[in-house]
Amino acid sequence: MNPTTPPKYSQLRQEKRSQILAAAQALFLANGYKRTSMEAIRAAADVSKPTLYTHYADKEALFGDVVQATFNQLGFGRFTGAQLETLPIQTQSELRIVLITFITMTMQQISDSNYVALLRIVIGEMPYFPNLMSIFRQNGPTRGLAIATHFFGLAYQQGIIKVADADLVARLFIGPIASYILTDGLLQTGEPKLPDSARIEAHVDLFLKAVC
Amino acid sequence: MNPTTPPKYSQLRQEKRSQILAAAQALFLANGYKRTSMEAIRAAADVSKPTLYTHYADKEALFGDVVQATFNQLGFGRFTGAQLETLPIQTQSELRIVLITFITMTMQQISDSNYVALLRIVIGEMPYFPNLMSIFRQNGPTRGLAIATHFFGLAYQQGIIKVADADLVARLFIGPIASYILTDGLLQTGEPKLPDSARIEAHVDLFLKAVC
DNA sequence: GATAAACTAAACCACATAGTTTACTTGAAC
DNA sequence: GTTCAAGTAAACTATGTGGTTTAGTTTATC
Repeated sequence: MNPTTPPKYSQLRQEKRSQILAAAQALFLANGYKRTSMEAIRAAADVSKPTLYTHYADKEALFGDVVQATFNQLGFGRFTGAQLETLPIQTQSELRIVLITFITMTMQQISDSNYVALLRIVIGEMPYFPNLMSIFRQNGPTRGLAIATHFFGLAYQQGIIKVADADLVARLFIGPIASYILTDGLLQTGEPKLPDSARIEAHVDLFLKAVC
Repeated sequence: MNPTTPPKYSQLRQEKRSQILAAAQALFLANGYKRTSMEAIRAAADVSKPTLYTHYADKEALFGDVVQATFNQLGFGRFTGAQLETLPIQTQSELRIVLITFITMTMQQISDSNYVALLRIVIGEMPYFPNLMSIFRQNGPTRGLAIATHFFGLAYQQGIIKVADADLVARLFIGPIASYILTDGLLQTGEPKLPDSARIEAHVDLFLKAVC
């Protein structure tokens, strides 16, 4: 037999595992860590307790997996990074397009309720789960800022922008996005009211006026 | 007797109440809502349980009072509002000074660990305490944004800045501050590394270049 | 049909927690 | 010295929770 053939037994096992993960994700994101009981997850996953605990050693382990999985679903690192990292910008009008695209896609992410819920729970639980911090540094807004800084450093070297301090420029650019995350995402519970494309363009133009 | 003389009995009672509030504040801010037990608060306040419960009907009531009291201690609405609302700006150099002062003071607030702790806990618990939202709208960054919007609207009418869309301008100005709150306050657990005065001035100058 | 991997139901353990009740003490006011 | 507001200690109730154990069941593989 092909050695890469998966064992048949583990097929059911994988199913159960994903049931658990899906149930845990829904409950954790909706109710937070402390308000979610393992019993509730067990019931929602339609699984027995021993099964639950053969898959995850304890509640913390399951929570950690949920955070990581939600990150992957939301596709953080992928597009946020690739977008600004790989594109070779030559002209100012090219730059303008890329920045508009970047903000537009980021805003779509913010309008995903799972995104806000994840951000909320991570911020709230970070003091009690130190490893959340490292996960977030590699995926979240902090990473976005780092990438933007790198990007604007290059843009300066190529003479597209005229301000040398890349971190300063990056914060000016990222800042308004952060303000939307704060005021319209984290600091209210309803659906966020996000800027339309005209406002996004206006923001980019204002930004370009400052740095070019 | 003078009718405004406080009853002697209530003196002790007020002392106990402030002990409770102080203990609850320390514990809630350090450990969050769910991780703080009424028993721990009772012990830290050096008070008996019946006393605790004559002052506050339940845990939620005590928590609400702690949030409000912490807000008042941090002096949110006061300086944030007054600063930008009352100052009559005539020239661009006056504007520059005011903006620098505003950012500097806001950064000092952010460097207060109680500020970050309060923001963190409010963001985390907001879905489960709807009234937190209204408290925050009247005090937190949301209010700051509203005031800044109003301020820049006036500045435009007076011809000091040249961009009419006040919300856009306000977000460009507030944005970098929000980015510091997010990346250096909420999304890490250590002491925040905040910009020095030179960087603040650089930011304001960049901002002024965009809007003037 | 026997084996063994996987799951199930359900009871169980130990502990924590919000809030209450009971019985008792302190101390100012008159 | 009696009264009464205020507090205390400590036991108690009811419930929830993380995690384990026991004993039995399903199901693919041989």
